[in-house]
Amino acid sequence: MAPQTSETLTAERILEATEEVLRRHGPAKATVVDVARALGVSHGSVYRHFRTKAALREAVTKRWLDLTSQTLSGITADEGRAPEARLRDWLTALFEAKRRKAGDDPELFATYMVLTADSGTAVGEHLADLTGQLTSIIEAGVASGAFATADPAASARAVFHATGRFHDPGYSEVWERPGIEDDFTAVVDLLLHGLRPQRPS
Amino acid sequence: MAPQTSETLTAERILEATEEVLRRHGPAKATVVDVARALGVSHGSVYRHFRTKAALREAVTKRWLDLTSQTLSGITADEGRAPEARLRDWLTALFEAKRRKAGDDPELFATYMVLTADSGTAVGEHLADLTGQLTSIIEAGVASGAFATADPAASARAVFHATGRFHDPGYSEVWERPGIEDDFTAVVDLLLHGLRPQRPS
DNA sequence: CGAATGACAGATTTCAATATCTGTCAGCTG
DNA sequence: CAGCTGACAGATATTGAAATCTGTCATTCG
Repeated sequence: MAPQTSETLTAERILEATEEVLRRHGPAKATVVDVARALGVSHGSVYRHFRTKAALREAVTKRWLDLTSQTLSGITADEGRAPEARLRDWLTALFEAKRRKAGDDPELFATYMVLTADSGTAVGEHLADLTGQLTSIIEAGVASGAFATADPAASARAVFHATGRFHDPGYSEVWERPGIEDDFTAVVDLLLHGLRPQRPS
Repeated sequence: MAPQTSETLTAERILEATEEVLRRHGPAKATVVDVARALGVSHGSVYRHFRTKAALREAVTKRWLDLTSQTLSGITADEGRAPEARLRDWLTALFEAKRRKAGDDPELFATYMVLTADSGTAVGEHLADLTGQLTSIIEAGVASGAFATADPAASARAVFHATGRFHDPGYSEVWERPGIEDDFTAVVDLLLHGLRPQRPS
């Protein structure tokens, strides 16, 4: 039952084992002892790499959140494409990524909802990263004349807040409802229209 | 301890007592027996007016939700004013009403969050009522040329969804954060801009 | 000597026995 | 006799004792 490998015990291996234990047991019943058992070591060894259980949970959470950030950063960085198209694709990709995570493995998604709820700084940093990406797309749009705003960062926050229903985990149960695609499109259309200059000169 | 009055037992009196019991005990510990005790009757009498505890809870919830709807309907019905101003005021009033409820009595607000979470149709009807009011304001705007949209009801839903962060109870803890007013204004500005005709002819 | 162990104290969780609650209904009461 | 009561069965919640977990650290191991 204890898949003892002879590799050295690294933070990375502990995170992998933690993820697996969380997947199997859920957030309420996953213990540090379980993680240590999965690795074939004593739980004291785990505490050598992570000062507390909370720190271990936060590290796993950060890892999970970074997956999404990295996917989106591809769109953000693609500076050849028109900012309007990039903004729409970015928001769509965010929605789709979240929806897929929630739909494909609801229990794991619920697990991460619990983890993010009491994660210290990881979620805040994740949100800052995402709004930063949005800001960069909007700035490109302002530079090209596609968008008009006095404060790209504020507009980025507004766009992010306004699309919360389509990426905030708290709404995950509505993501399966019929018509959600239309709702998403309606909001994005309205926001893109709102970002356009008043009268294209 | 039992404030026995000689008035007849009506649904309305039961609802008042229920509200009071909920305020004192919270949603988890408020029982039908408590409500009956507060009224000085047996719990069997309460079941004469409400078939189940769930029905009683839903009736109290509906009562509470209707307060907000009625406040806003005043703005909706004020057809003398410009649709743009009405729309902004309506959204502001919704935000302020929710924020005041949450801020003034956090425990009662938390109680109603629990009640609404497992309310059958009451919440759905409330949301339909609110989006209906929004639709009516937007239709007035389309008629006056202030707004342009092919489908006012769809735009109303989009506006409602996009402002969820400022009225959805799930976000109540962010309503006290500094800067929330600016966030609200930024989103509303963007939406109002988005509703305006592309080129005023 | 650095990494890992396992016993330990205090905090948290589990579990089963006990108490309370929900919803019904036959009978009481004014 | 319309409205209310209170006993009841099954479901749910509370409680406190026992088990487990978290985080530490003196000791062991390679």
